[in-house]
Amino acid sequence: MPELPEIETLRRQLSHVLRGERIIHVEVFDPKIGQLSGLRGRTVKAVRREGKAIWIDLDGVLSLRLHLRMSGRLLWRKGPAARPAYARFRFCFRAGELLCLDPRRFATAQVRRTETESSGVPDALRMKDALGLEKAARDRRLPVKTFLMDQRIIAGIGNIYACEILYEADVDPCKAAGCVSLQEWRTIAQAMARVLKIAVRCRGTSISDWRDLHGDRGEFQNHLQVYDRKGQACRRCGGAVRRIVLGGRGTYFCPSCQR
DNA sequence: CCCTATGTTCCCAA
DNA sequence: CTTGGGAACATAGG
Repeated sequence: MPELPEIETLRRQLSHVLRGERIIHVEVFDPKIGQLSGLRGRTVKAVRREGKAIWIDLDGVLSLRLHLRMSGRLLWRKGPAARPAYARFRFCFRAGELLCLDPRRFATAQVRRTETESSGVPDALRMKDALGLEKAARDRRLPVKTFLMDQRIIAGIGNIYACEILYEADVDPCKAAGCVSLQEWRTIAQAMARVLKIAVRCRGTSISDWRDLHGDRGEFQNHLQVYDRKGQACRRCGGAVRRIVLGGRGTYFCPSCQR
C-alpha cells in the first residue's frame, strides 16, 4: 500500500541492486499482472519514479513500468528459494532475484517504450510551488484532502500522507479546495516537503504490511501525528483525534487545530 | 455478517 | 463537457 516515500525507498534500493544487471529469466505466476515479454537479455540502465509508479529503464527502447496499488510489494533475494505466497512474477539476475508479491492482485506491470518526456504532473517531493496548487484548486468544491490525492494534479500523495500533511499545516481536510487561501497553500506546500522528506528518510510507514526491498520495516509509523489515531489525544492541543470518511477513505484530523 | 485496508478507474448523476 | 461521489477491482483480518 505504498505512497511516494515507500516507492522512493524502493526506487533507491532497486537502483542500487539492479543497475548494470542483465535480466536472465522472467517468470509470470499471475497473468493478471500484465504482459511481460521482450525483457530477457536486457540490462537495467536506470530506475526512476513517477508519482507512485516505478520505471525500470533497460538498454534498447523498452522499460518496465510497475504500479503496486494497494497491496503490492517488491522483494530482492540473493539466491533462488521457495516461492512465497502471493508471488506474481520473478525476474532473475546474476546477483539475485526480484519478486513481486501482491495478495489483493491490484498491482500492474507493463512493458513500454522508454519515455523521454515527463508526464507534466509535478512531483510532491520536489514541489514547493504553492501558486500552482492555488491555481489548480480555484473554484473546486471537493475537499482539499481529496484534491491533494488527485494524481493528475500532484503526484505521490496518498491517504496517510494527505492526513499528516494537512495536520502539519493546520488545515481542515474537509475545506473546499477552492476556499483554501494562498497563505494556506504555502503552509501546505511546506508541510508537504517536510513530511515527505522525513518519511523518505524513515524509509516509509510500516503500519501494517509495508516492507522495503529487503523485507525491512520503515520507521515513519513512529512519527505519525494523526493517521490511525482515532480517539487519541492530539499531540498539540490534547483534544481527541477524529475519524471521518472523505472520498471513501478514512480521514484523521484534529477538529480544534485544523480549520 | 459487518467493517476496514498506504490505489486507481469506471460509471453515473447533477 | 465538467465535477464529484460512489462502486468495483480481490483478498485478508478484526
